[in-house]
Amino acid sequence: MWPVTTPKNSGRRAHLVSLAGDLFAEKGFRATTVREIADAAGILSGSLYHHFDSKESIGDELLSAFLDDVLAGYREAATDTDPRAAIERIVRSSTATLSRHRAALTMLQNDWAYFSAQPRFGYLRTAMKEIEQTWVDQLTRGRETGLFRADLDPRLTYRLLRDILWIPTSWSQSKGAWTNDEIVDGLLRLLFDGITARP
Amino acid sequence: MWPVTTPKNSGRRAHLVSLAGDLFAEKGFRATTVREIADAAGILSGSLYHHFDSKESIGDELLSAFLDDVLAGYREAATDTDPRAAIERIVRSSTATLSRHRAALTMLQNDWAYFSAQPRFGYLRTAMKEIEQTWVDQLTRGRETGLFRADLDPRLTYRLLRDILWIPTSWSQSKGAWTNDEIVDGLLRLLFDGITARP
DNA sequence: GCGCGCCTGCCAAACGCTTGCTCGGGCGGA
DNA sequence: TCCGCCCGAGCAAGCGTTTGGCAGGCGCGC
Repeated sequence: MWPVTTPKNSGRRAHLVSLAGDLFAEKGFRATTVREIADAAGILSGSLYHHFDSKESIGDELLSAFLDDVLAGYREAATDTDPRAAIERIVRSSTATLSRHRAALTMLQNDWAYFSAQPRFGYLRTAMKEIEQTWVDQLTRGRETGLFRADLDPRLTYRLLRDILWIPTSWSQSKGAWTNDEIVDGLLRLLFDGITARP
Repeated sequence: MWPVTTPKNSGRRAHLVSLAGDLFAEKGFRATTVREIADAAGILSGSLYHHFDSKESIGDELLSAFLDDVLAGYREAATDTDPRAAIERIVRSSTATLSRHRAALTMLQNDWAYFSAQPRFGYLRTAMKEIEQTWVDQLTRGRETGLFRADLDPRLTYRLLRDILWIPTSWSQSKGAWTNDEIVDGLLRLLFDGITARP
């Protein structure tokens, strides 16, 4: 099937994907039109189809690159034998990865239903399952070794934490009020210790 | 100007708003078409304009009702003199309100940029400011009275917490794995104490 | 109690516009 | 001469919205 148009290793193509990603990150995938992407590149909308066979191909490229990156970080973090250290590595890895893939995150947040319903994007569900399993494993291990609270619900905690991690990326550049490090430190502190003062 | 079409106190109109809200909650505001709303009501798309002068009017009705509800809960919660109790009341009030207005939340999450850019929806920014102020006030009070950690950043913590609260509503009915009470209890526990076990 | 006007609720058929996408052709560098 | 890259023009489909009209019920004057 490939290359229908331009080979994937074209520099021009990668540049266009990057431009489209900026727009997707701001407005979401469906809300961004191919004409806007073309305008950003200084060409006409029809000319985009010399490089991609559809708008979804651009989204596919961004999403698959993102998930590959996320999973690589998770797999490495999961090698740590200490659950607390593993979770901290997962958090820091996630934050770093997300800041590199703001477009993909916005797409997943806004148009998850749209993508996950299509067979083409079936890898989204697969990847999500692995992400969940990684979290649940570490949380369960930490609970069983007495490191975490005994009444901790690993799956519920994962669901909360995963979505929490995705949040700061949305406002990472709107106001430069906090640096990435400040955010992740504040988050880790909240996660491990809560907001209550300890004597 | 009003009533251009049907009076606001019409029962039929309220029913249509409710139907549209269900669709908005699932697909977002912009992704839902007036034809889909009409189909759900068993009428033609044009007939909707006998009740509303635009699609945005339906959104307006849902959003303003939501924010009125949220602010009422926050104002009542803020009367508590104990910061920890006030925050717990804010959290519980938010959870209850959000479960009653899933459509509005989805609309704000997916199409915030779209709405907040329009003068018609200027009250969104106003309400958000009051919400932020309520959170920051309570967090600051708690920190100054030694109840919360001295190194707590009220604004950063607010930004995290506000978005965290909005999360569970998104998956409140996808899987009935947890009840609303379980979620809010888990959230409060996480918020106050973190995940670490205490001797 | 009957006709009349009015109101609510909806239909049928479009309108102007935007969407993602197609296709033949041209241009410049290798 | 080829090939990567783009133009110019346009298509079908879908979008929110408008318009004119019709059916039925309710109240009011006579």
